[in-house]
Amino acid sequence: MKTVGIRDVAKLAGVSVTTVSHVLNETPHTRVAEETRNRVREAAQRLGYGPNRVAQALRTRRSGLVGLLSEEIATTPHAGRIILGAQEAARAHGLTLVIVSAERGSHAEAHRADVQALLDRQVDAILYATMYHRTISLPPNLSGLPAVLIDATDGTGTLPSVIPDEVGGAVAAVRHLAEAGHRRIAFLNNSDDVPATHGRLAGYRQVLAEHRIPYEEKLVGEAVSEPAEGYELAKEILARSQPTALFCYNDRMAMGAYRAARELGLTIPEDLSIVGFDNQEIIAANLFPALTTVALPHYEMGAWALETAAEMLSEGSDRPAGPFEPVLLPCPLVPRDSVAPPRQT
Amino acid sequence: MKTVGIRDVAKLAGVSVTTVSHVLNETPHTRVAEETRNRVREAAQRLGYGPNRVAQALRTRRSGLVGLLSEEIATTPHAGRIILGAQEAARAHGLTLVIVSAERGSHAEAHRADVQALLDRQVDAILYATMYHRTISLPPNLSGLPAVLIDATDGTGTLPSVIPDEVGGAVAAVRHLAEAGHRRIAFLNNSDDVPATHGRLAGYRQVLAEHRIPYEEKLVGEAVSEPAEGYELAKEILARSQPTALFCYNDRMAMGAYRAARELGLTIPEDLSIVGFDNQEIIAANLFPALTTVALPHYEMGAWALETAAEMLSEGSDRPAGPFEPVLLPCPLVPRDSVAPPRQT
DNA sequence: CTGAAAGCGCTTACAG
DNA sequence: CTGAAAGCGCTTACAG
Repeated sequence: MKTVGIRDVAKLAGVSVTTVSHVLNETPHTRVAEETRNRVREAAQRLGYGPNRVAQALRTRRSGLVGLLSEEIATTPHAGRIILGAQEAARAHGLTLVIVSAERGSHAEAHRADVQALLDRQVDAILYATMYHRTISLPPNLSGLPAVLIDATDGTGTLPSVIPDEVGGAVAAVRHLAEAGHRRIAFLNNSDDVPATHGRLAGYRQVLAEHRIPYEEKLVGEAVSEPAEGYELAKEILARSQPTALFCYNDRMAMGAYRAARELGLTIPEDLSIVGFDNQEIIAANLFPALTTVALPHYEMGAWALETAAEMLSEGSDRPAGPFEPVLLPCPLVPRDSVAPPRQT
Repeated sequence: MKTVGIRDVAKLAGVSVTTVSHVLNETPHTRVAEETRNRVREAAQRLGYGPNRVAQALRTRRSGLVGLLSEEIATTPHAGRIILGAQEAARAHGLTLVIVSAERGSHAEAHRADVQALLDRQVDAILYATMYHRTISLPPNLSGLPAVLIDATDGTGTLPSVIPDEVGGAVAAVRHLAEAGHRRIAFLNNSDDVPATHGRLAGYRQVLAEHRIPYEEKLVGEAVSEPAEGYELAKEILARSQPTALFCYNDRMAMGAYRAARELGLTIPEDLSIVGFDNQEIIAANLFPALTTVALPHYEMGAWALETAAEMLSEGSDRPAGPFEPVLLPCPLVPRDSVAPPRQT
């Protein structure tokens, strides 16, 4: 199975490899007779010639590869959306994604090795994605080439980074509730010290302020962000402070809240409105009634990161200086069926 | 930012590049003085030298890249598990995964182009994954190199392929129910004409036969494999034939069945046992009570495919002839809390 | 308008 | 035990 090379095309077209290269690459500022061009194109076509990208890469020092280093690929559907976004943007730029999922539970040193492997492959840029929004410290060898952080920021702003607008998402969720007429809106927050916890709380308070609703401590609680804990917390808050609506840190906690409501004989949304966060389709769309929630822009972050890297690549070798402010991508409300006006009191 | 090459290492160690290459690659049958070896290794270390894989690929005609072509990456968490399995196996073999997700809704011709892109990249092998178990026809240019099908078979057995053992999974599920003492076991099947539909039904019937339980048509129904339709179908079957247990085509239908049971005042598992299929963690683990189900071996299929490709690569260039029988990977039962013995009648 | 030649960074017979 | 040299398949000044 001899593979066809540029020489074969040249021979068939009766021209030099130089010429073949010029016409196939449409090198600017190169005059080649139209007739010659056609002969070359036909020959290439006939032979099914595709340039060897490896050879091209060696020669041009551009591999057209961009590495996506992900902490724990695909344990979560979210990772998939990031990959898809990056992948489709890559396709549009003629780039190819190389995926590396970091060893589980590994830290700085292991990541250094993963980055090195990508570097040895001559990737043109690296995208570095974490599993959930947080602040990280960078592998030291991530500095010779364009690199972009996804769903993460390093404290120092060394690299461009893109994260969800947690505050804005929470604002959209709570405002949706407030505009439906709710004033007793509980917030079932996550108990982890991550940016989303603080951001979503900030959004919640902001909307309260907007609507001149006093902030009440007994309407706010924290728990592990899973269904079982969401269930317990919802029961507790429902019992102690009679909210008419629940804003849940995520869809999984909302799932628990559904159960709590059911047990208390509360019908959603007539007796209790609920809004989640994350838009995990499989939960949100399938709960009954379907859960109104807020989407995390994973696809968009993947695409944004790739676009940004591509831009840095085309801007030539001088890497923009930074420091970079993290870019916030909107978390849009996804209305479904779990919100209604409160019952008349 | 001059990158360090083999020449720099040679210079620093005071040897030829030939020697550097030999010691770093540990070329067999090559005698190099231990002292020289050490000098070379130290020099490489000091310079932080990593061989340029692109140059190596060009020279050796082995890129160490394997392409994973997936129909619609990451729309489903399943795709992620396949990627992860392939990725971790790739790492173990010193291979790197290149991911391409086929354009949405595209068919034969578009896939040809995707394969071609991978070929131009000089990938050593291609893994071709579909989104759910089914029979496909192959892009014609997938024949020059080792290729493996994941979650799919081509009718003709041209390529090695790996698929879930649907029958075995259904057998495990229904047997679990039968062994708990159930004899009136309903089956909520999918209405699509895909291998899983037939395989799971076959498994269901097989266990019935094993346990000398007559097959009753009114215990079996078909619907779209989503929660809403699962709900309707469950209500219908529950009403018309009083089963003590439900075997659901997938977890999403089981989700609907939970709701139906609830509305009919049936407690799971005391009044009604339910087993699902797919083990979509986010559903199965989080329903209440947690759903006993059957896992699809996505991770394992990804890993198996990569291993198989790696094997074909190391066996030299003569591609095994085939025809290949699809390899069935087991679908293990994942017991949770939705199964109990039937109530005494 | 077209082509000969150097060279990207490696590996690998081959010679010594 | 070690090294000089060819060549993988391209691109790109440069010359004509």
